[in-house]
Amino acid sequence: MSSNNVPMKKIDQSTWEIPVSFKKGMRVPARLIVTPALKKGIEGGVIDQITNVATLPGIQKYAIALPDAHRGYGFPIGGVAAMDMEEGVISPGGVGFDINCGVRMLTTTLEERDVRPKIKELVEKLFQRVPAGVGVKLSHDNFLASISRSVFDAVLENGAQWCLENGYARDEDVRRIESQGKMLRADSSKVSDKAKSRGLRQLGTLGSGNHYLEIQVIKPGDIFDSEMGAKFGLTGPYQVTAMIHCGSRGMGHQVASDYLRTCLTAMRKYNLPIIDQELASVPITSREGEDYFAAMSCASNMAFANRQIITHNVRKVFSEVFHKDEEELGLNLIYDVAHNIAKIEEHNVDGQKKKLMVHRKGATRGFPPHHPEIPEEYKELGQPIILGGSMETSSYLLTGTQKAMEVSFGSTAHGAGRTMSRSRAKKQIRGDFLQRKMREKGIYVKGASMPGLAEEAGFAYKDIDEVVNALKISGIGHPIVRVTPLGNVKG
DNA sequence: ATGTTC
Repeated sequence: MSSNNVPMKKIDQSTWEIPVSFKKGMRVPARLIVTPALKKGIEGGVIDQITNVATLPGIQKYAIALPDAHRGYGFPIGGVAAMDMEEGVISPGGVGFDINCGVRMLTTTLEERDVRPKIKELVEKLFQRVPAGVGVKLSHDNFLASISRSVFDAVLENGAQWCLENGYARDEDVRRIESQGKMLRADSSKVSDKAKSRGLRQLGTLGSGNHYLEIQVIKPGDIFDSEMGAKFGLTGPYQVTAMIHCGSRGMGHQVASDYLRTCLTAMRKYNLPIIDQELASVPITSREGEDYFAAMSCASNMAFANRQIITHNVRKVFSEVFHKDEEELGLNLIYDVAHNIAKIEEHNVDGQKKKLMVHRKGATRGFPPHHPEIPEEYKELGQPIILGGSMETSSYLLTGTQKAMEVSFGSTAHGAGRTMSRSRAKKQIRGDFLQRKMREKGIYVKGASMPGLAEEAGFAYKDIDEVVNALKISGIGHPIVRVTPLGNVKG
């Protein structure tokens, strides 16, 4: 199916709606939030998937595809679905395999002229200190490689707060992580031994695919709201920033695999129709639903801790390379967002406040100013939203809006979104050629694998500026700054 | 995304 011949009603200049009459079983309409240019690029698979999502029990208002949407496992990546807590279902496919994949952004006191001459040394040292690549584990000489299973259970239940108690975080870091880096319903007894075994030696590792650690610069003209930017510690053009993008590694992947199977079996018991096996889901209030949420929360906490430990090591490497104290270099956390997660939140539905299970898959929470879940220092600003772009283009910091609360359950895009499969990208460019081309352009990239690098070429992604344009037009994100890569450690 | 086909 192509998206061209799908009946869509234009709701406003950036919103199109597919009615419930489109597919048997749809309980709510599906909505696309896109610009005309992005709408043309939406794959038919996204339409199939988002209208499948609209059939799930308990879904509220509409199933949403964001401007970076592309085909995923069951649900599209760049999708939001909010379910009623009593009548609704929870779906592992609505979270994704990489549970709590997310991104965080740090400011520095350095400028481009300080970093350019040392970018090679910096990237090479970061590559040594932050293990990257498929299946990568910590080496045995790393203290964290030797933690016991019971300590790991504490990490799973306490997330980034474990990091704070154990010397891997500054006080303010934890405040500036979604959910303070700790999902409260995490219960490590709901995580299989196999999942724990896979995660035990992966705390502080980057992983592979589109995961990266990037050193960036603000180019002149790329600060869109300097007053708000200043409050996030953005001082002006040429300032250097850093981003860390990764998730819960093999541990989250195993939790997702375990519970997809559990849910599929349980669906027969609960007499739930199976429209697509990849959409396996169970009642939120069922034992299986509660267990999945508890295990997903553990994987989320592992990912928060993972990004925190990487941050700790990034600060150390910067200090060594620039021969300055960490504090002098700033390296302050702006914020850490989760973009593959399900959360219990309160939203307005038909004028009533309701608790919902909000699935965000390849979607970022973006709460407005004064929302109770925003750190005190950002109350007037709204929640920071971080959009990681491709390694060849740029990334963005935005803030959450009241409009997003009204139209997308306080959600917005998560990045550029792929336009082509990994295999297709690999056929079009070689990793070594891309690496050389990028270094000539002034982006010092170092990847764990050359084919892996080729899969992440800029042309394999949508135009992030256009994605941000869609967020601006629809009002579900307020742009603060664009950052351009200087160096990148690629998983 | 992922010990990339348990």
